[in-house]
Amino acid sequence: MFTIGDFARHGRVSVRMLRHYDAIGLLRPAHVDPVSGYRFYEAGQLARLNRVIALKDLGFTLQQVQLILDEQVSPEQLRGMLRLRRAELEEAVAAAAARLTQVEARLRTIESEGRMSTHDVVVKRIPAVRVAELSGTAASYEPEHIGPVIGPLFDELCRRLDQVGVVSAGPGIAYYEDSPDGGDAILVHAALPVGTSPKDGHDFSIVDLPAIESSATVVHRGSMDNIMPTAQTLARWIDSNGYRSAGYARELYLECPDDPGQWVTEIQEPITSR
Amino acid sequence: MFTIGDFARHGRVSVRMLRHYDAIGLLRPAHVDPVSGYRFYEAGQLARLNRVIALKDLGFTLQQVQLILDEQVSPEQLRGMLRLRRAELEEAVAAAAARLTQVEARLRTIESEGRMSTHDVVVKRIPAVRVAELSGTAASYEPEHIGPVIGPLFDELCRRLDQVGVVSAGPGIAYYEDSPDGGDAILVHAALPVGTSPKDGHDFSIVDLPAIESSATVVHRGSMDNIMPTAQTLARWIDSNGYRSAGYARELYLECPDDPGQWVTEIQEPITSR
DNA sequence: TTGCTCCTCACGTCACGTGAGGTGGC
DNA sequence: TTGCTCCTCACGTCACGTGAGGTGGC
Repeated sequence: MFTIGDFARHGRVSVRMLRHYDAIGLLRPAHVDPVSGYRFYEAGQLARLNRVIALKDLGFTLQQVQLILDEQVSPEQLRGMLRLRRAELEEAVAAAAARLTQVEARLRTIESEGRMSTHDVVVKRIPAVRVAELSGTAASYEPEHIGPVIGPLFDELCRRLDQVGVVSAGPGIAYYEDSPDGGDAILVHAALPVGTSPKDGHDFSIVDLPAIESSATVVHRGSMDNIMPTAQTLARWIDSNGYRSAGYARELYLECPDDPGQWVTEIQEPITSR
Repeated sequence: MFTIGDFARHGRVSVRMLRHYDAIGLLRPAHVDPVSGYRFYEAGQLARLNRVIALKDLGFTLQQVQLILDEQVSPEQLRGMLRLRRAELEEAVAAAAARLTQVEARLRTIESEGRMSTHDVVVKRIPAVRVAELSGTAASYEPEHIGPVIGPLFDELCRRLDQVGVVSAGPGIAYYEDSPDGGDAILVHAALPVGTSPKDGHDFSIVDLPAIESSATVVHRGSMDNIMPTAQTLARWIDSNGYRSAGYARELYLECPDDPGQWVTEIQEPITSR
C-alpha cells in the first residue's frame, strides 16, 4: 500500500493528477480511509497508471483513455481511434513544421532588416463567388497600363447593373490573364459580386469565380500605382515560406474613396506548398 | 465602414473573435455607435487584423501579439521571442513526430494481434538515488541463475543496515553488469535507497546511482521467474518506437509479499533516440 | 511545538464557442 | 409580422496548478 505521495513519486505524476483521476473515476485508489479520507494505492495500480500516461501521451483525452481502459471500445473501434489520431498527428507535425518555417523566415528578415514588416501575409480560403463582369485589354501588367483600363470598366459595369436593377453584393474584384494570343498584352477583368443573376437582356457576363482553397493575402493601402512593393513583399513571403504561386491573383477593392491615396485593397494569390 | 459581420467575413474570422479582440483591447473598432453599441470597422483595420492572425498563427499568445503590435517590444526582444518560439516549435515538431511513431507502432500491433497490449511502456526520468548495496556474481542473466543470488543479498543487506540503525528510504533496486573479466558470469547488485549515509564501520558500500534522463519503464506483475515476456515487450517497444537501449536496466521491487506470484516490479531501461 | 503529509473546496488558465434573452431597422 | 443582424452577459471547454484553510500523527 502506498500513500498518495509515494504513489505519485513512483509514477512520476503529481499528487493533484492522482486526485483528479480519482475524481473522474479514471484511477480510483485501492482503498480510502473512511474517517480521514486518505487515499491508498497498491503497487499493481502502477500498471493502470502507466496505461493512462501512455495513452495520454499519444494525445488521447482522459475521457477516451477511460473508455479504452474500461474496454468500452472494441478493437475495431480502437483501430479507428488510432487511425484518426494518426491523421491528426500527421497534420500536427505538418502544421508545426510550417509554423517553424514561418518563424525562421521572420528571424531572417528581422536579422537582415532590423525590424519586422508591417505587411502581414495571411493564408486563408477564399470561397467561390458569382460575379457580373466586363473585360478589356491592357498593354502590360504595369499599373500605369492597367489603371486607365480597369477604372472605366468598373464605371461602365455599375451603370449596366443599375439599368437592370441588380445591386452588387460586395466589393469589386479585378483579375488579369495573359493574352490568349501570346503577346505582351493582357486580359483585364472587372467584376462585381451579385447575389441573384438577372434574367436576360444584360450586356455583361455572369461568371462563377472558383474558390481559392489556399490563398496568400496581403492588404495594400494607398493608390494602386504603388502596388509594386506590396506585390513584391507577397511574392517574397510566398517563396520564403515554402509555397509557390498557383494561378493568377485577384484584387479585392475594399474601399475606394475619391482620393486614390486612401484606397484599401486586398491581394489574393493562390498558392500550393512547394 | 464595415459592420462587424462584414468585417468578419472579409477577414475570415468569427464575429465572436472580433468581439473578443475588442474586449481585450487588441483590435478596437474604428467607431462604436454610442446608443446601439454597434461596432464599425474601417477597411484599413484589416491590415491590423491580418497582423494579429499572422502572429497568432506563429503560436504567440494574444497577449504577446498585443505587445508586439503596440511596439512595446524592441526588435532585440522580438528576436529573442522568435528564437524562443523557434526552439519551442522544434520541440513541438519532434514531440508530434514521436507520438506519431508511437501511434503507428500501436496500429501495427493491433492489426497483427487484434488487440492492444496491457503492458504499457512509459518514458520518464529517474532521479539519482544514494543507495547501500551488496554485490555478488551469477552464472548468467537467466532468472534461475539470478534469483538464488539476489534474494540472499537483499536479506543480508537488510540485516547489516539494521545493525548500524539505518532505515531504507524506498523499495529495493537490482541491477546487473557484465563481468569485467569477459566471461558469461555477471555482477549482481542488490541496493536499498538510504537517506543519510552512515558514518563508518559498516560492511556494505554506499553508491550514488546516477539519474536516468530518459528511461523506458514497464511494470511487471508476478514472479521474477516470468520476467522474460515482460522484458521482451519492453525490448520490442524500444525498438519499434525509434529508441535504443543505452545502458543496463534496473529493477525496482515495488511490492514483495511472501507469495512471489504477487510481486510487483518496475523495469527501468535507459534509452536514447535512434 | 514545529514539519510534514494529507484532506476538501474553489478559482485561474486560454481563446474563444455557444446559448440565453433582448433590441432595432427592413 | 417574420428574418436578420446586432448587443450584453455568462457558462463551458481541458487537465490540471495553485493557493486557502484545516486536520492528524511523529
